[in-house]
Amino acid sequence: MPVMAKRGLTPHDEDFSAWYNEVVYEADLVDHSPVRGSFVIRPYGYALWENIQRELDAMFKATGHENLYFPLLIPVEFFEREAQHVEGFSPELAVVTHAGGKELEAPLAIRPTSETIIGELYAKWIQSYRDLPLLYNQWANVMRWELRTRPFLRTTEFLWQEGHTAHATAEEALEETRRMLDVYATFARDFAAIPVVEGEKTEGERFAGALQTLTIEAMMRDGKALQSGTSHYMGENFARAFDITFNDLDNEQAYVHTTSWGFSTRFIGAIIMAHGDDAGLILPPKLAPHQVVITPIAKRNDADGAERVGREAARVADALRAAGVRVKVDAREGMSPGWKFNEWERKGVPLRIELGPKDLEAGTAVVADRLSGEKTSVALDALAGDLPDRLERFHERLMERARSFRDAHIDEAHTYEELVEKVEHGWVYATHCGDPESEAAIQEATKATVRCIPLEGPSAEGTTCVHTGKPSGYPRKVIFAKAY
RNA sequence: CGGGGCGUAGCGCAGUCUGGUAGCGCACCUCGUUCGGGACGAGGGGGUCGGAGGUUCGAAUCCUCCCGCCCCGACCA
Repeated sequence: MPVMAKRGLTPHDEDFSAWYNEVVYEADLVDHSPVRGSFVIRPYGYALWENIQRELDAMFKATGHENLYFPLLIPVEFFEREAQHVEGFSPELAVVTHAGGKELEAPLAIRPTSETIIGELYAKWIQSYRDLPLLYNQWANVMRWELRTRPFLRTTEFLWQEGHTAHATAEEALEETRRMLDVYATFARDFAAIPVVEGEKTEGERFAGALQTLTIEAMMRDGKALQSGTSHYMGENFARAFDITFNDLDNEQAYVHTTSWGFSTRFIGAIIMAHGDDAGLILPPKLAPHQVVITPIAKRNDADGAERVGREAARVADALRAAGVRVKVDAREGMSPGWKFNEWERKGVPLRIELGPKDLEAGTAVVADRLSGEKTSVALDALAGDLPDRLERFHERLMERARSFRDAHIDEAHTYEELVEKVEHGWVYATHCGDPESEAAIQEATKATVRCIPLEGPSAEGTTCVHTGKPSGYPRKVIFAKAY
């Protein structure tokens, strides 16, 4: 094998996971940390997360939620109070047993999620129906000791937000659960250009301690599914475990109904795998750290020319900023324009402006589109007016591309054989009886699981389970798919 | 924890079989020429060869033990 310089990425249809890893590192999103399974999120990746945070946070505030912060350490004993919860999380708890140079009397878990400690405090804060609903959210890091990790998709420590609400009635809590799922779905579509499917998890896939788990599932470009956000209705489970009670209108003691909902840095993985191509990332404009990068082009030995180009680039950048565009001027010296073009393509910048002597002469700039690869000449004076529209259309095109890809990779199976065959290529609607053992058997045989019972989709009425032949366990056909 | 592979410069690797001055590409630094799709020349810096022990005149290379990482299987936002 000849030694070759590192150019280009592994094609995504040749080896998708190699492609994913290369994109993540080549775009400077993450780096390895010295501790296995945890990753450093580098500035470009973190800027993406900050944009996600900002938009989601605004949506939470708009739906009446307030932010607060709970501590990282939780007494291990708290997890034991809710039977399902402890069973679900014990295997992945990291526990602090020593501190201050000696063994702790009671070990402390590093939070994998905060239902328990929040429940403990909610019990104290909630006395009356007047205290309800309690609508809180926190942005935090959590830790789950995973065996196999991948950047963003599964890391031992990750960043997320977890909303925790308490309500007087089941109806209200269920409404909240659904409302926040819709917030996630809307965010995914309107900001990330990812056409997610909303649905409910089957019993086996439900959050530990929840009565209902709702999910948004996104399709990756290898046809697999990625659970991209979840919203849970806990019923009275945590209220009973932590004694969260209130006096209702009739002065009767009642347990609150709680919900929780979470959205994590995993979603960055969804963006990468839903939109990226063989040249690297393609970022949705509304979340991209730089929506537009201007590359000035000039001969170095022509100081005057360089200065003119530089001045014009700065002027254009100012005009774009005034028009609300996130723009960066790449004025680095010692790199050829071609090098910069490739770099910003790899990093998924939606639109690139090339500005050189020829353009100045013509009073134009070249606008290059990351999605289509097309270059268009645009009058300098028209840029500030034109680019916001272009970014908007970029978003629409990205969404449309993702939607048609998804639709082309969803099929329906009427027999088990069909399911086995079709689930190799994408998502498959099929009738399922709901029996967890059957679900496990199908997973064993195909690696595919029930991703969700979609809130909208083909009715299962009058059909029978493709696996057991029993009547459908759900009103609609479920979606089977391999998942991350 | 089972099966497979790998640890040599920041990254990617050769050298190990057959012991004899530690190399190559990229990246980095300096200078010059370049600049509209990954520029070129010249010069330069950078290494406890994963660790410990052993064999030997001499170990990246042979032997023993240890450590770490990656891939494949059982858990997961």
